[in-house]
Amino acid sequence: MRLKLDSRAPVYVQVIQYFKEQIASGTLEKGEEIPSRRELASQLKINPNTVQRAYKEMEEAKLIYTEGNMPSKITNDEEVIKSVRDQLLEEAIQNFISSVHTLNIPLEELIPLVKENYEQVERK
Amino acid sequence: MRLKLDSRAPVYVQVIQYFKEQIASGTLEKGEEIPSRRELASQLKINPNTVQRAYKEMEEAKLIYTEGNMPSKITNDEEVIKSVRDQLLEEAIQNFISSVHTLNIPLEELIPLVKENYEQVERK
DNA sequence: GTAAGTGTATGAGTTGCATAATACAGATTA
DNA sequence: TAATCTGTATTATGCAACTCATACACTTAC
Repeated sequence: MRLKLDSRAPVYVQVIQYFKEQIASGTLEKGEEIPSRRELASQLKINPNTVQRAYKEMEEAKLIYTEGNMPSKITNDEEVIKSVRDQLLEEAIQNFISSVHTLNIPLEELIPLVKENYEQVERK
Repeated sequence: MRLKLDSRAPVYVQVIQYFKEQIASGTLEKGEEIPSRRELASQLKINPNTVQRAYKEMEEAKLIYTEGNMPSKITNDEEVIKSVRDQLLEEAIQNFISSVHTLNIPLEELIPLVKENYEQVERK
């Protein structure tokens, strides 16, 4: 559970984002059990209700499900998982294109920069 | 002055971001006069103090300067302008690469997506 | 059956942001 | 010269989002 809490965004949003990424990348597999509210809160040194808020939203979005008094689990619905991945990818590209377009960076300059930076991340 | 205030970020931060983009893209040229605090506040229907906060930070960052009792102007320092552009570009790329890397999207898939979306934005 | 673990619900506190109301100095304009 | 623009500064207030404290119901394990 590697989650840095540093952004300006609300903690519960960061928690949701983290799980979305883990689900989309397959790091968290379908049906897999996730930490209980109190457990995760303890790990992150935040309030259990903050985790609860994140989990509640994820449950409403069908990302996780809860049976009885057991820790929640990742959804088994492959459609949901796929759509999370698609959504995150779409979002990343939209943000990126919109930013560089505002800056008037031509495509010819962009591609090499993307390749360069991607490979740089790969290496480490 | 096209500025949509819809993000979750504080208004004064959005104002700063907007001016950075305008400066970096060259839409606002060096030495160019910008709206007075009260004028911009009126246009955006926000409080003059909120604009003042944004302008003050921009002035401290040397993005704008103020002489006497005249509306502030965009910096004439090309170095500053270049570094704003570099900073925004760097930021965009870092965010993007970091996002897609988390999702395990291979570079071969990425490039076509970038091209496709870039050209799509171009066309409209 | 008691303790410790689940999820859940409610209401109170904190805090950052935006607003508001003024005030003052200096320059320009009518 | 008086009105009206500039920028700047201070203090108070409102407010909404976020976080926290606490309590309750249920299940499982010892």
